[in-house]
Amino acid sequence: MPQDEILAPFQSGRHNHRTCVAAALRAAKEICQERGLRLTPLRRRILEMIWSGHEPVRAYDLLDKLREERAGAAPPTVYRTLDFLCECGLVHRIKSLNAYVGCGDPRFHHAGQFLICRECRAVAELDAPEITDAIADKARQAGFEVAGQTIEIAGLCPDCQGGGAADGA
Amino acid sequence: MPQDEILAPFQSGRHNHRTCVAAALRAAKEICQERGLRLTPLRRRILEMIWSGHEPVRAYDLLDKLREERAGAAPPTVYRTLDFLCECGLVHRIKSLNAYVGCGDPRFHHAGQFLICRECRAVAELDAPEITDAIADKARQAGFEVAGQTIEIAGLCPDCQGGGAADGA
DNA sequence: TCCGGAACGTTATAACATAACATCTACAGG
DNA sequence: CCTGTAGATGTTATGTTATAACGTTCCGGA
Repeated sequence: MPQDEILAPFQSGRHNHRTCVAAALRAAKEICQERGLRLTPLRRRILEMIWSGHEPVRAYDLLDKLREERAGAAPPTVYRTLDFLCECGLVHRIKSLNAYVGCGDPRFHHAGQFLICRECRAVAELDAPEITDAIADKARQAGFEVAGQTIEIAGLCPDCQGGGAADGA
Repeated sequence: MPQDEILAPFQSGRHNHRTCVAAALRAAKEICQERGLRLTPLRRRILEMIWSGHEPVRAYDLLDKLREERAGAAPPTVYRTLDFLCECGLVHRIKSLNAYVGCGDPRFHHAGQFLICRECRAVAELDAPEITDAIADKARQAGFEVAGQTIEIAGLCPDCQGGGAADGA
């Protein structure tokens, strides 16, 4: 099936997650090398924390975790690092949640299109031309020049459908 | 013109704005009557403030204005009123800006799709089936059950294109 | 009249984010 | 090896957005 525009699908609960983290760190290292950016221990560590799951992580949660390792760490440390990672494309910000997720395909610049599960908070990332095009089309009709999209779809991921879907948060 | 899915187009600088405000208040009154909800003076006033322009208004700006009339007004007053207005569909929240705009067509439930000018901050509201469908389609491919959309497109409105477009808001 | 619920007031604090400036560190050029 | 410097990080303070929790008022129906 032609789903190459699903950059990061929903993961089954049993996938080998260490692989995800390792791949993300490897990609980060390569991208920074190519672009002459510095993947410092702090940046690496924050990226690793973000990739510790496939759900969005909030800045102050990262701060709490970071403080276990660096007592006295303050918000700017986290926000600066997040800014860096977002600018590199290694991480995306989910505005509707004030939270951050690892990018499924950091090598290509792409519009952020996200499916966000209300139940388990898992996130899948899309880059579907159909959506982008439909938007571009309507924008043109309104005489609007598009510069950036925020597309965040809330709902239920495959694992959380059907069943009573009990767990809250 | 086949643009009925543009619920609230960009307004020229010279449109008769009193008409917009009056129409919004009239619609609000009707909707509340129909549904047995109370359009209190506070709610009416906040709605009026939101409609004072076609750009998103932030909660604390509303609070400041409100305090000119009700000294000592506090955040919950504003947020409660905004919640009410959003639930009625009279107002939409623009998540990417943490701000609120009047709904162009409060009688119908619709997905929120917004074009937001980075320059003058004007907002146009869409409800384009093409976009909704494209999203539904891709979501289905990913096995995702859609419950709500956040679609916020940033860019330049017709009035702000072309020129040097200097102002950095 | 009195009860109940919705609206609003009030106090306090939680959650999210950045400004401004100090210090450290790696590293290129002398 | 030294040193200047730019980028990274530390530190302090504060700005911005939002809600919890509880008290008071007001209005309509029994």
